[in-house]
Amino acid sequence: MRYSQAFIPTRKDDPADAEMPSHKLLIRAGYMEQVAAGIYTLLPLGWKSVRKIEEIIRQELDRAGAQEILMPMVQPAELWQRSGRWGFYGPELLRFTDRKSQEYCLGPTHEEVITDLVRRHVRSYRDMPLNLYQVQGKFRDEVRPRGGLLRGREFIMKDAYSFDVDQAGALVAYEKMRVAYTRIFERCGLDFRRVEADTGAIGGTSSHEFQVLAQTGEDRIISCSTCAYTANVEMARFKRQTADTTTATSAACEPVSTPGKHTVGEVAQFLKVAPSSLLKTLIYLADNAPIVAIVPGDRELNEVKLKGLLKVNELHLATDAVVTEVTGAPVGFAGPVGLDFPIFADLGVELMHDAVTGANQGDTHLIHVEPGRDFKPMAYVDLAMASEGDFCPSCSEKMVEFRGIEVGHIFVLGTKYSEPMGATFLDPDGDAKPIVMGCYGIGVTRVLAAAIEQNHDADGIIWPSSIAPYQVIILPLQLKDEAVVAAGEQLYNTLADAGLDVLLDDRDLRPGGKFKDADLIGIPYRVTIGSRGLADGKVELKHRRDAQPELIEVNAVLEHLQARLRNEHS
RNA sequence: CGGGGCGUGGCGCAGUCUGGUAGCGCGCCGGCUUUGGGUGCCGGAAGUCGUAGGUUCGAAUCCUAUCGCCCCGACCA
Repeated sequence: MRYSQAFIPTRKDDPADAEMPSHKLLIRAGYMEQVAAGIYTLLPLGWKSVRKIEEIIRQELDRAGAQEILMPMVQPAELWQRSGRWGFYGPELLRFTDRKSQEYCLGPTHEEVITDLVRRHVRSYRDMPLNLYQVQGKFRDEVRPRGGLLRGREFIMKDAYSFDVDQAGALVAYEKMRVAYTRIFERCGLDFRRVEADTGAIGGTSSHEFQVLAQTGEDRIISCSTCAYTANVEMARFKRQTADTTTATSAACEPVSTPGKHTVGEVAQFLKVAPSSLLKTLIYLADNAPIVAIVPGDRELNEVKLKGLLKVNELHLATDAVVTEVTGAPVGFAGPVGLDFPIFADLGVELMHDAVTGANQGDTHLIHVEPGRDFKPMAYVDLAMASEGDFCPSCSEKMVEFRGIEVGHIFVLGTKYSEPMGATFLDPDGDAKPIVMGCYGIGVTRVLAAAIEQNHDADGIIWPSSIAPYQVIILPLQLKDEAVVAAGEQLYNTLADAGLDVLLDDRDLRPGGKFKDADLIGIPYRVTIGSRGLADGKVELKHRRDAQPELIEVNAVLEHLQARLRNEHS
């Protein structure tokens, strides 16, 4: 491509309504343009990169035995009513009616359509395993779109669905996708981790996320510094340490006055005890029924864990009024002793002795509290939020924390959709059984943004070569120098003929402008042709990350480039 | 949905408090100049001040309503 003919509207200033680096750079560098909140047009550079990502995905999924299809974006309400999600999915599902007043929605995901397809054609155990995928636009009416492509309303997603005769088969399919995903993100040149994840509303038995590491990521990831254990903080387990006070007290629990001391910090300081010897008592409404959750005073409660444990649809912290009603005391003085509601205590609570907690009475706490003696939880369960420095649940070494951007998520779904939608098959004994499904997503446009979050500097984007819109940009600096122009043209043809994606900056611009644009749009390799060097038959080759260019023979550029590109992949 | 902020030539902003008929930088067009990191100078085109209504002799500016966008939170594959 000749730059003079390319549509690459770069800007000098950051756009006013972008905050995240990828959002700013995608717009500044002319990759995309906003159309509405969370809705963007991909310009030639952006679309070219997206297609490269898609192509890597297609190659790896095909290699893993999956087959590509294309489902519609518009889906009839009927399918969603049959799966039960029409009533459940909420306002994120954009619904509308056609001229005949039939109800439809824009597909945020395609379990319904594909299950309906498969139930009609997959009738025998002989038809499986089967894995179908598509790369397609999705629409989710996000509560709050943000960060450009990181959380858009309309976005491109690859979604794959596997169909197997039993759980064991589904796990084989899952494993194949795990391998394929690893290859995909490696080929995209990304630094990522596969993490244990919450299955959330989708449900299922296994779930892993693929997280691109970036400081700007929304997700927190806890990872063992020694072994392979890595999990989203929503799920992360950790090994409890024995509490400081390891010996039980024989003293009966006893109320003490703690006027105006509401928080763990205030009470601990006032009574001169460590926060870790307090019982943090929280009142939640689980599907509108009050329950009591307890974690050690130095811990945060992990609501995702609690919600998963209770298997409820709605879970939220009780309002002050409800707390007062349940405990008979103002907020800040709740404790489990004497409370007649279901109590769930964190595993760490079981190790605590001689603890301090609220007395369910204003301005009063209890000391000498013994879990198990003074109150009996329904269960000791994993409720606490893990954090950096905690010990690994599998090898006991210290764990560290990262931030990540979720670019892929793989699930074993089980029969959640096949059962209600009647997707069954006949096994060898002639018995009808529900198909066991898995689903596997990759946020394609999110990968684009995540790659930038991970790879940029003050001057612009720094693409991994495999997903860059162009692998190399040629800058002939002096257009008045015929030798420079001719060398540029010749090199352009040579590189293009060798199958490289080349951009030739043939614009009549001063060198500064060309350098700035080249850095901004982030093409990984740059060949600079200047009058002075060319007099000696030399041009400059520089990777976007290199501090200094390498001076090489004009005729050797292709060879050098190919060598460097090859090295990236090893 | 709660809280906060912003809508003024293509882009980034000032002007709004204290009403008097719109300005700066970048970009764009023409000319000269310059030519290895966004050159300098001269000239020029371009704005229903988000929209609607109201107050006023007069509204970008004050009042009311409304739409849009961004950020924080809640929520979320």
